[in-house]
Amino acid sequence: MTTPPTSRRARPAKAPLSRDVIVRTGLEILDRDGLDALTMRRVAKELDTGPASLYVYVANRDDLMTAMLDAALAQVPVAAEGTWQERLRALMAAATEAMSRHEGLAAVALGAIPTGDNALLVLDRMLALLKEGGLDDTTAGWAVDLLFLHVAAAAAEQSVYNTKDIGKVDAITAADRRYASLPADEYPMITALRASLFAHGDRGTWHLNVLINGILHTPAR
Amino acid sequence: MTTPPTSRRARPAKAPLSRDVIVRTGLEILDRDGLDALTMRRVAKELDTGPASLYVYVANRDDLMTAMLDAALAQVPVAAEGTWQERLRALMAAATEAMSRHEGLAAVALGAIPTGDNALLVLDRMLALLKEGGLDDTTAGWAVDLLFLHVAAAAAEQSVYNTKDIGKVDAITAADRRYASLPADEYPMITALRASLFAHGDRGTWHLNVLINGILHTPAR
DNA sequence: CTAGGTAACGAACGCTGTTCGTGTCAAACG
DNA sequence: CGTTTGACACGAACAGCGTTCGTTACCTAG
Repeated sequence: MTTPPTSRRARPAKAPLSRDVIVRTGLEILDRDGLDALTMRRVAKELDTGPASLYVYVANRDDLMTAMLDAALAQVPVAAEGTWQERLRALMAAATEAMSRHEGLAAVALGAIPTGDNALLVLDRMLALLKEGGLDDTTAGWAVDLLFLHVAAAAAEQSVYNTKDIGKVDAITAADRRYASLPADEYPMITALRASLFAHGDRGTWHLNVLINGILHTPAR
Repeated sequence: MTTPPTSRRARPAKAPLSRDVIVRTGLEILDRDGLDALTMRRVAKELDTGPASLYVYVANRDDLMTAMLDAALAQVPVAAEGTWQERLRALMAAATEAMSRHEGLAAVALGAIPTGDNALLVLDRMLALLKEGGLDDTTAGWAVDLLFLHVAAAAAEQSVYNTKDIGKVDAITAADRRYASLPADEYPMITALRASLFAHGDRGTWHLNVLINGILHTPAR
């Protein structure tokens, strides 16, 4: 009936919708305004359309976030040089970084066996490095499970500090104060070791070393 | 103006609201009907009241879930006998079990340094066991970080299978089929080791052993 | 120039978390 | 015994959400 104010033909060359631009737009919104801002309506508005239009390319919000996760994992670079352990550490650190940079994406990875193209590429490289380290097939298979789980978990933890309004330092000092006010009779170890609990240092790298050393010292079966 | 159909005095002795009954009701709903059903309105209805009434005892939905997490962690028993390693494994398995039994609670734990009373009790017992194992303070402090992270992550992964309509076996066979259809040139290791990736066995216990062995073989600094 | 198939859309449904102002009751006080 | 008080509970409403439905506008093939 009523013609729209500007006919679609006259519009300034709107980029056509596609799964890719939707995913990219989602990542932009996530990075700029956080997880709460990542709504279907918001993505649609950014693309100058209505929410309904997105559902041609994306099954639902979860599907969108899964796709966004895999897009983020495409950024993980291939570690080039060093021993297999060094390259494995670099790979895991990079994967953690890539996932933690976008709030909420790591949580998606924790909820499902990875099946995205780029997630599987990371997994494949992990397996190659473990085999290079001389592990047998079963141990290597179980190890990637553990390593991927740790990467996702570390990223989930990191992303909270990366994105929340509150900084990491604030959160730590707040926790430190909480621990300091605990009754020593109910929480003797925390009270005694409080200084060590919050001792600074590169925990992330130490965690990776623990995992690698543990895997090497724990044959499956 | 209009008198309500039954005056409040005449009602059949409605149990008074309190933070505790709200948290307990929340856990019941979560266990019975899943995370999506855990809405403020649903909790209120279960308690025969309106949503607004809950906000006297609970700051918001996140606050409720945090309280629910700590309530769930109260169920973690104290391991009695065995070596320190056996007791540590039992403690971690129990904590994982407690968190994974209630969908979505593990995700809460991943998002914050634990400060709940019962979470701290678990943490305190972990520390005691690590010290019993002869670790120095710094290593023990960093180790609880890693162990708690793993517990939360393992619980988050578990809870998906525990609660989703889809069973764990279904998810695995689906992933297996996906892996089987991968191009061997792009994913050589996954293709070659697919059988080992899905080999059954007690991965959970192996993971715990890896962590413990790794911690023992990786002094901080 | 017309027909057809598909991508895009506007509007709506049934929810959600949270807030505000009002009502109601039991206990404390004069 | 009558009144005041203050805390708790509640109804209603707001703004927003994910998702679906039926219709429209468009490009392409005939």
